[in-house]
Amino acid sequence: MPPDTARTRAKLLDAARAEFAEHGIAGARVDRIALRAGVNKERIYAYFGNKEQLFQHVLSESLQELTAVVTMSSDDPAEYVAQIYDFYCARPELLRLLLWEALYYGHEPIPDEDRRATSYAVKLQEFAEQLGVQPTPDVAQLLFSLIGVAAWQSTMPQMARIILGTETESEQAQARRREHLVEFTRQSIAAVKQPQG
Amino acid sequence: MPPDTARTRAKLLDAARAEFAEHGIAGARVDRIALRAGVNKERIYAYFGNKEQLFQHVLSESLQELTAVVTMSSDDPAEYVAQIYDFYCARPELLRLLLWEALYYGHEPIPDEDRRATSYAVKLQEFAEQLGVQPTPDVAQLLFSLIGVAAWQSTMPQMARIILGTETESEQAQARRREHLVEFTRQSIAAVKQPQG
DNA sequence: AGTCGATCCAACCAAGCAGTTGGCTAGAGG
DNA sequence: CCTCTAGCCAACTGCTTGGTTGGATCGACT
Repeated sequence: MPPDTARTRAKLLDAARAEFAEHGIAGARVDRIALRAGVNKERIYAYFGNKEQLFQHVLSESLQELTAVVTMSSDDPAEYVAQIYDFYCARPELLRLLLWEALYYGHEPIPDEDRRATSYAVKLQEFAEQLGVQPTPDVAQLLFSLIGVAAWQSTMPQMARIILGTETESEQAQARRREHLVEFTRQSIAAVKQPQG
Repeated sequence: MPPDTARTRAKLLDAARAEFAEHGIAGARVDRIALRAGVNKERIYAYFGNKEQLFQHVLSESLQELTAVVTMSSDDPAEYVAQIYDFYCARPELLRLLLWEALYYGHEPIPDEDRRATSYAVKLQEFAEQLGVQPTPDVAQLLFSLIGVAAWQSTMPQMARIILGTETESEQAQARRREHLVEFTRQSIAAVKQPQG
């Protein structure tokens, strides 16, 4: 295989990620992706088929990265939630991709749903283990809610700015919010851990 | 003013709301909006200027509705959060509009930011009163997080379906999730109510 | 009935868009 | 050195789209 083909693909994927994160599926412009990548537009169709399939490639690549980085390494669930928060603060594009996709597909099944299901199942399993309980629907609800809290600030930056104050991006502000999340998580976990305590 | 002008406007706004909620700003088609409304396309430009301004009209109308419906009527904060949840389950388009806007404007200031700021400030004030505390930044953080939890299921329907099980839309499933939210909220509020308790 | 002003709309326009094509280039195999 | 294949790209295509326009319609007032 001639030299640059892998490199060209990678450049396209990077450019596409930036473009899709910024403008979404409908708003993304194929020409702009090619331009950003410094590659001819036609390569996109040769490698990926069409715009939507390119989006899927970008997304699945990004999801792999996400699941790899955010792990249940520590055995503190609150720390896990804070990790998710950190990750989305550092790489908001990945969350944006997920949100564009969510809005685009709505309630219709998303491509590749199976693989994601197993990935989430694993996370749930780990989460339950950390808590020392079974992975019941209640625990799933809890995990889902906590992911929501962790991601909410990056999901709604304008609302965050308005409610939490103008400077949400300073390191100090993020540290404070992180603290809040840890405390919040500890608090909300208590009920599940000692049911009817 | 001749008879139908107000009615025509209203029909356009309704159609635009549906179209924008479904497809976002970039994905919405002006022709489709006119078609849905049964009105000529040119009226949109006469009444609202252009596509983006039309979106703003739709959004501000929807926000008014939202703030009117979701009130702090009861003096139970958990009930308030559950109300938000109910509202977004019943009218997911409104959340979708907010999300499209959030993605579209990103970190740039949104049009009409001032009015929204005061609206949120009022909600925060009410929330703090319900808790019987001052509206400190901590309370703002809590309110913001709780809004996130309440909205998360409608924000990420695919993730919800995968983690919470296939049927998230049945009345039973929604009632269960509502229960979870109430419990979750009570739990997480405790810390703020009795600080360092 | 006649004029006037505003509302409405079919047809139009130019730009922007996703996707294609036909030919050029360079490296591998003979 | 020649051929063949796969990667590459400038230029093109035809459709879609946001936005416009010129004239038809209609109610109000005289």
